[in-house]
Amino acid sequence: MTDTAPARPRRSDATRAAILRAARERFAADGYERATIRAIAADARIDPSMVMRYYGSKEGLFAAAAEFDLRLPDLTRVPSGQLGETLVRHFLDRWEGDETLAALLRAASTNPGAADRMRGIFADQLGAAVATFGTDPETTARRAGLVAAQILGLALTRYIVRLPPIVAMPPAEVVGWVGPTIQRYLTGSPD
Amino acid sequence: MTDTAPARPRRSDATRAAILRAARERFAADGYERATIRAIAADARIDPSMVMRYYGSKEGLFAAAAEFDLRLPDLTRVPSGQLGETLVRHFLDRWEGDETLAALLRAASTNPGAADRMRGIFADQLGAAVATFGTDPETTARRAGLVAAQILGLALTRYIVRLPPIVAMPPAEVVGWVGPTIQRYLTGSPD
DNA sequence: GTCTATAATTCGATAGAC
DNA sequence: GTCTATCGAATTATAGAC
Repeated sequence: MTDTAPARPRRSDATRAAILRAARERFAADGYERATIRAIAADARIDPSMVMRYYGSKEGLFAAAAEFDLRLPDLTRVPSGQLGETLVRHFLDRWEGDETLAALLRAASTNPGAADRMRGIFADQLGAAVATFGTDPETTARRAGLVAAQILGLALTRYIVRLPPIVAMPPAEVVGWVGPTIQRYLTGSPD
Repeated sequence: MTDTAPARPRRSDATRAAILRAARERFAADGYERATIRAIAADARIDPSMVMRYYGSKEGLFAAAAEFDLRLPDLTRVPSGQLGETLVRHFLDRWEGDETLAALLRAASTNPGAADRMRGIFADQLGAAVATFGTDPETTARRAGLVAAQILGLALTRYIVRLPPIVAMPPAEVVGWVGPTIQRYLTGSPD
């Protein structure tokens, strides 16, 4: 009887993982168009044709490399006055600990598939988290969108465009300035 | 005696202007890498080699097409309580009335020269405007950086990534939500 | 000033040997 | 599973005729 549910890791798994790691680095550093399959394969120390074999196309490789979970905390367990502070700190950690988000943001400006993925992450994952304490769906979506706008702008200026005063700010100060903004988008009202 | 300061517009001026207009459109829609000289030339109804002749290279063309003046109002003449509201409204108008900013933002994610230009615009022009009522230079730069982060995040989600709840918001509501944020970044203090 | 022709690369993707 | 060899297409940029 042959294995129908093979627990044995295939030999190719290590290669696949190396490809994904190299792909995230290149996409994060160069964006979608300038990150070439050849360069990614060279980083992973394998042949370019292996990338095609495993992921079918450059689009397929990006789709696999750009999977991402924001790992948002359960907001119902956060004191309601500390929602903004908590979220900003979490996003800073998440952004600096995993280059996938940078790859996604760099690629999203020019690649429609990447923009789709970005919309999905911030609409679905962030939207769901905000909905846990929200009222009507329309307001919830708007609050999540405003939070996304501020967080993505912070990420763009800190990690992509690298605006000097934003890059220079220590994390605690970022939290001090941006935290209240997020807090108001989540629990406040306009004007 | 020959003209030393020729007031006569050269014949090629119309061609140059057409190229720049087409270049801004293409760079705004496709980003730096995907916008090709051939496509830009086709839009402008001229030969691709003319682009090279007039602007030397693709980089040179982008540099010429991405010149931009934020046209910020004199902030000393704005009532101090309406600074945020005024700036958000101004940025929305500026963004929707000229596609150069969208071209710049799309390109800045992958092209170092475009990122440089973006840093220049938001550090120099916005920084100078904020400095008109600021105190010490370090604080002024930080305030300008925070404003840039929120404004660029709004632009990214509204015009590039097109996050549905942000796209759906009427301008007045954007001003209502984001205006107070800008106001606090300009005149408030962290937490 | 405008265009034709083409050089010189580079890329994604495929075919097939081993 | 891995690699060699290569195709076909697209790009920026140049040389030079008219």
